[in-house]
Amino acid sequence: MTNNPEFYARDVVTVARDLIGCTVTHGPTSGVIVETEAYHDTEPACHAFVGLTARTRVLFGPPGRAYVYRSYGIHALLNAVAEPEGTGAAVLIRALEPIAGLDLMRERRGLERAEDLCSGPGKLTQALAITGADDGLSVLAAPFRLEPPADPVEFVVTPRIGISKAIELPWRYLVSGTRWASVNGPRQA
DNA sequence: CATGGGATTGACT
DNA sequence: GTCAATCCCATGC
Repeated sequence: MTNNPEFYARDVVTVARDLIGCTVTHGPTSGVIVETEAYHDTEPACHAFVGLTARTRVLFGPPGRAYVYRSYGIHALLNAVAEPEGTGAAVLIRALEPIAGLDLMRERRGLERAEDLCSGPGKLTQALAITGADDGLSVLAAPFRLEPPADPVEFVVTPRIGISKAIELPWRYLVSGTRWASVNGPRQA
């Protein structure tokens, strides 16, 4: 399951699908994953497309680690590294339904509405206090924890959003009808 | 060594 | 709907 490296060693698109509905925890805050995207070194939207560099070494490393990078110089984005070591692939966690530490999230975000706390990849890292310091850490051990859903979760598939290359690939997953997903880009279903 | 471009967000017109 | 903020890193001279 999600606490076994083998879970992450599989095909990255499958991992992205199976992470839907899982609970991710970082310190005292946690939420249910409602939106993910897969990235793989064989397609140009993936950072690992350029090959092994200082920036991408975590992506090519062992599965089950966190790949955290800074976007637009402002926001940290959280990924779970997938596929065997040597393949550069990861699942971007794009949105959560917050379930624990809501008041701490509100304090960190400077907002009150629960729907605004984790409804975007840059928002959830701020709410869970995930930074570049978490880059390369295992998601199987503290301060991280990942747990599978109690019951199967219905989801839909769409193209990825916010990118300019390989925009045709249907590698974005989200919980059907969720109100917790990021609101940018194409409609949910 | 200089430069350009983001897997985004929030404030403003 | 439009746009600035802000910085790391990959690329090219």
